[in-house]
Amino acid sequence: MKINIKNVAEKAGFSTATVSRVLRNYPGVREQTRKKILNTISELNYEINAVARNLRQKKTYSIGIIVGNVLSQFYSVIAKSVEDTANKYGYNVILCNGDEDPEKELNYLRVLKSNRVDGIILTPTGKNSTYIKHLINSGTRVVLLDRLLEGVNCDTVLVDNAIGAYKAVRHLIERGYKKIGIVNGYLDRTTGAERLRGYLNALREAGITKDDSLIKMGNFKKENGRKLTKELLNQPNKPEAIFTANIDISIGALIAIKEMNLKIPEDIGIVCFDDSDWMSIFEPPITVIRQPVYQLGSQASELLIKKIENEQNDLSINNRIILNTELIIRKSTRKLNNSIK
Amino acid sequence: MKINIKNVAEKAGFSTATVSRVLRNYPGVREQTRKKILNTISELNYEINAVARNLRQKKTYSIGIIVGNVLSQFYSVIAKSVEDTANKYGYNVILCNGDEDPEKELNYLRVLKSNRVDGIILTPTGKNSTYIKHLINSGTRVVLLDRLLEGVNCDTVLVDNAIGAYKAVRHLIERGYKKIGIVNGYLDRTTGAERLRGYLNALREAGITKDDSLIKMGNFKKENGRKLTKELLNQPNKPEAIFTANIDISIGALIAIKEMNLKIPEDIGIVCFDDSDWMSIFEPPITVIRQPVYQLGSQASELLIKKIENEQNDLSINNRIILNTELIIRKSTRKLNNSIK
DNA sequence: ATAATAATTGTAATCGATTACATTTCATTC
DNA sequence: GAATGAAATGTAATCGATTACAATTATTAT
Repeated sequence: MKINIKNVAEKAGFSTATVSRVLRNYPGVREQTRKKILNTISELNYEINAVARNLRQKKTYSIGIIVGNVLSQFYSVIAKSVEDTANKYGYNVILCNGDEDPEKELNYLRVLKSNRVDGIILTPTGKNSTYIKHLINSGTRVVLLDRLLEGVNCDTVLVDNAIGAYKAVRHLIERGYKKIGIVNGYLDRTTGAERLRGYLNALREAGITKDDSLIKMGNFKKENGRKLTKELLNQPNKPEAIFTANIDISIGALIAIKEMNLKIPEDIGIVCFDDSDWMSIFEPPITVIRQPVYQLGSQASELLIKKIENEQNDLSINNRIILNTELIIRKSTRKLNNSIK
Repeated sequence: MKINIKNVAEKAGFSTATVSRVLRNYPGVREQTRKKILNTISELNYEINAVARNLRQKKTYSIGIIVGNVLSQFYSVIAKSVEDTANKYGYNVILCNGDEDPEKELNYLRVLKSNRVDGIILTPTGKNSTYIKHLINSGTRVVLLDRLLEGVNCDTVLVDNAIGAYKAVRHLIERGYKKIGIVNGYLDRTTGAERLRGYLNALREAGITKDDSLIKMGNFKKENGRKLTKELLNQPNKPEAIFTANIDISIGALIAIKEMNLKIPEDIGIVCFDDSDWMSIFEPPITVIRQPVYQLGSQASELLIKKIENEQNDLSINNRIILNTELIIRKSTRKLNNSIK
């Protein structure tokens, strides 16, 4: 049989109010009473019903996070860091897999709202701004992660995507590469748009004219990275090096290169956005742009929880945190002798 | 202002009971009434409060999953498959990171219980049997994943760990290896114990006497895999090949081998438990035991949800599902000429 | 010992839904 | 048009906690 606070109160000989005060560690309960009630609680094996508490308190001590793709190493690090941080502050995390699908995202936003989570961390697909605004207006705290959302007023934690991409491509150019391809995600994610911008900036700066046939876009997943890389490297006008825009696309690209029996860096140079252990033990070790993934998640959580707990904060003030990326040079590019410059 | 069912009822001119019937899609509401109420709902932007519903119905439509280590690719696939499956049946997932720490595990079990999840999927550390039994007795459905728990009566979904490990080591033996090391997790996880058993079985069958200095154990994480592999390969009596017992240990081992400047398979042969894209594009491609990870998660979820929804089921009948592993031969071992037999 | 004050404890409303049971409305039959 | 039964709707208790406010008990001052 399920034990509730009333059972405890009766057995201990006090009212539910007093039991509740003991549970919540309120002052103003005689030590002797407290002990007696605590005893009864453990005798009866009583476990508080958080659902009832949540209803009454209008607070759930839980936050939701909707990630783009749980399968991605990127997001599993995010999940870990959000979990760690939330945990530190006594919050639970409800992890949802948006799967890069706006409909799934909307559905989860609704579910989370309905479950009255105290706040939501979201890597937006870019399509549900209206609902997200509604969420924010109706009091749910939201922090955007990894991607910006135009026209939505809320805290955001990002990486310097354009600069990161610029650094990657700049590195290739410095090594003498001129025909540089990019395998990118869609531009409706700001990560896609910004990384393309960085790529173009680097080309422009070097006086290299943009060649649309070297720019490939699809979703941010592995299979797509593989497909687009093959297209790119099979076309007559093929690049000497490629820049791949996220970890999953990068894995796909490396698979494609392997399947095509091409050698890195002899046949094709590559720089990937996002690091991983595997990147460093790969043969050859892959030059990457490293993002501070763990910090992305922890900063977002900290921001969110701060906003949740600080009731009187001014919702119109929105933080935008931009974290720096770093170029890690390894051995996936080579020096070309036509390094004219 | 937050809209509740009473607001809707008043505005629409009906009682909360009727509104609730519409919400729950009950029969016995006039079509005209239903429409009117649905209209009011969307006019007011009403969103049901799941917390209140959960309290009254004593059902949350959510399941908890406690994994060993979210950072591990293994568990991120598990998370994905549990999420997919739960989603299919209309359940939400609360993901918790047990971090291979019994205390964290116990804490999360308590939190999940307190939040009245309908069921829990757990990869047990092996230390909280008492509480888990209590959970089961008090009506929470539990399914164990990946690891067995002695003395606890509940559904379990596993992989044929001993056979898998046997196949791995057997493969090494067939190629002529005789000094075979193992980098394993702790034996209190049954995965650790079973994989060791498989290793020993293969040795015994081949008439190779066990050498304790070739058996290394620690936790199931990457850093440990790296450390133990170094120990193993630095000792005077070092193995010609190693078997690594899970994906994270394997990554650690590969890092160690790289750092020690050893060549696979010339200097050291290796077979890893658990596959990954990276394993196949690694140089050389790594021979692995592949587990059906996605199915592990989906089968566990199916079992759990079936148990949740089928109230009158006999709790004393417990399913144990054992999935098969598969040896994928790639190029991380070689034929030794001293293949005496 | 009594009044005044402080410290404990209790009563009952509340959070927002669901649902057993009661009541009203409608349709059908004679 | 009344009686009957079916269909639709409403009333109020309930889930299990929290908490404002009231009531009681203990302590201190006079």
